[in-house]
Amino acid sequence: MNPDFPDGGDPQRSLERLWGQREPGRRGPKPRLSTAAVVDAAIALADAEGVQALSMRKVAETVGVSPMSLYTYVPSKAELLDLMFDRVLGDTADPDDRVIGWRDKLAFMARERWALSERHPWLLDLATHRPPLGPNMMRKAVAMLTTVAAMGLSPEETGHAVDVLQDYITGALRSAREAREAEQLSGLSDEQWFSIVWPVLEKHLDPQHFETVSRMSEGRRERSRSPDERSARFEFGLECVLDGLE
Amino acid sequence: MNPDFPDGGDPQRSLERLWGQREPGRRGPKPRLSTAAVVDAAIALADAEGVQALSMRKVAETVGVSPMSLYTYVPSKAELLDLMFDRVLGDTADPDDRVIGWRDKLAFMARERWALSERHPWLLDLATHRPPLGPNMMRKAVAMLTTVAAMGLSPEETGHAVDVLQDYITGALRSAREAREAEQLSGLSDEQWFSIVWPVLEKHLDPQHFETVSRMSEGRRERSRSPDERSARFEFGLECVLDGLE
DNA sequence: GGAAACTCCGTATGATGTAAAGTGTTTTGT
DNA sequence: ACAAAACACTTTACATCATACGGAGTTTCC
Repeated sequence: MNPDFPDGGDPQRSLERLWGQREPGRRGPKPRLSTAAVVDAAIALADAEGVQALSMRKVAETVGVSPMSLYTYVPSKAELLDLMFDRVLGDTADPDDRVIGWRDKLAFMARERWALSERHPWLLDLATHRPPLGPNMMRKAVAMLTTVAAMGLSPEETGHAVDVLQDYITGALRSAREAREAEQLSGLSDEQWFSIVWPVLEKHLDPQHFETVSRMSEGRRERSRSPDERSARFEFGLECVLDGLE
Repeated sequence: MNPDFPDGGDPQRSLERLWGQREPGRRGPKPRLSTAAVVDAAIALADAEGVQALSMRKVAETVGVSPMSLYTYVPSKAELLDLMFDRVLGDTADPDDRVIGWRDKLAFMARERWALSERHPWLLDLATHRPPLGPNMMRKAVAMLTTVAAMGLSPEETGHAVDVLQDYITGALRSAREAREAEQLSGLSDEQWFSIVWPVLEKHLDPQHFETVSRMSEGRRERSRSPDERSARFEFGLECVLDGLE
């Protein structure tokens, strides 16, 4: 699966699971675990190793049961991901009453989303076009929509505006994550990487573009030096998009 | 692998492979294939089934050799992806001389990127932070950079501007792809999906938000009805970001 | 006529999600 | 008190993945 699509059977049942509390189920042995415990363990694992390293076997091991036992708490991996998604969305704040004006509200939400992505980078790997409509997801969606609606645009424009903002945000989050991960996985800073790559590039490059490219590369190295730099970039882009909406 | 990181050994060798032509290698049996043939087959497969379904085994099968024989032409799957990447980037046009002004040029490049993504959706699954610096990639990067540089911003702002634009573009491309794929994989239009989901949602929703949500959902259904609608959305967002840059 | 360089392949390893079928435990209905 | 139903949990099994390793067959160079 690339981004993980739900495709896990009946959408109605999935929704019930997202909102509903487990009806007890009287007979049989007491469950050793709860769905929540499984979800929490899965979140911890995904935080640590990413969603591509998240396997049912590993989750099972950390909670101390056999792999197949998980399926008593969760019908499939896809639905487990849905539950993780909505669970984690609950960890973001909504703009409090001291934030007024659509612009500040949107900026607030965007920053919350940024922070969330630093805590749970794997969120970006989950599909959001038809998201799991759990309680937390709905709260966020409603908040965003009412804020943008207050800008006084036509219904069509309102929808577009939400999309632009969200598309920029996810794009920026993803590139920031990529930058972080490239450093961690390779053990090389961008500077080091470039100093390896440059001599080889030099040989093949149209001399006319030498200066442009070397300027570009310097800029890039400078920009991604620190996490603070990265979030400053995000702020710049955010203001830019908000300007555009205005 | 989530997005596929290169991590495939020596970055220098990889670069040589991207630029260099195969030095013939005199002895031994004539190769039955060429690297280009392998790359082309892989691209065709990725176009058809996505990058997550692209396996060395399948590539081998379509070109008619055993899986391990591929490693004669390509040192690893990661490097195969690099080659696919640069190959496919060559299929986009640069703005011709009739396009003048940074704004139109950037819009042109953005639209080319959009079209490219429709032909090869899997491009979005490849990491671009430290991209495979092949000839085509370099051409695109130089074009983008010189255009933005002509806007007369400070070096720092220039870099930021490139990033905002690119982050928006990738975000938008990705959400458009997700919308397309959700329809294809589920066999349900957004409208149908929503009509399944809504009754369940209704039960759990704070009545205060009923109207907001149903308005939102109508908007969303309307917007994603057709491919044309999707590209119109993209245009709107693009103009918006360009406005912001201005 | 070697020997070196090269292409190509069979096998093996340790992952993955989850279907199928079985074992044991608790509650319900009588 | 006791059988049956419902449930928790486990073992085994399957197909699929990238690629390490070692070998077999082929062509060219000295």
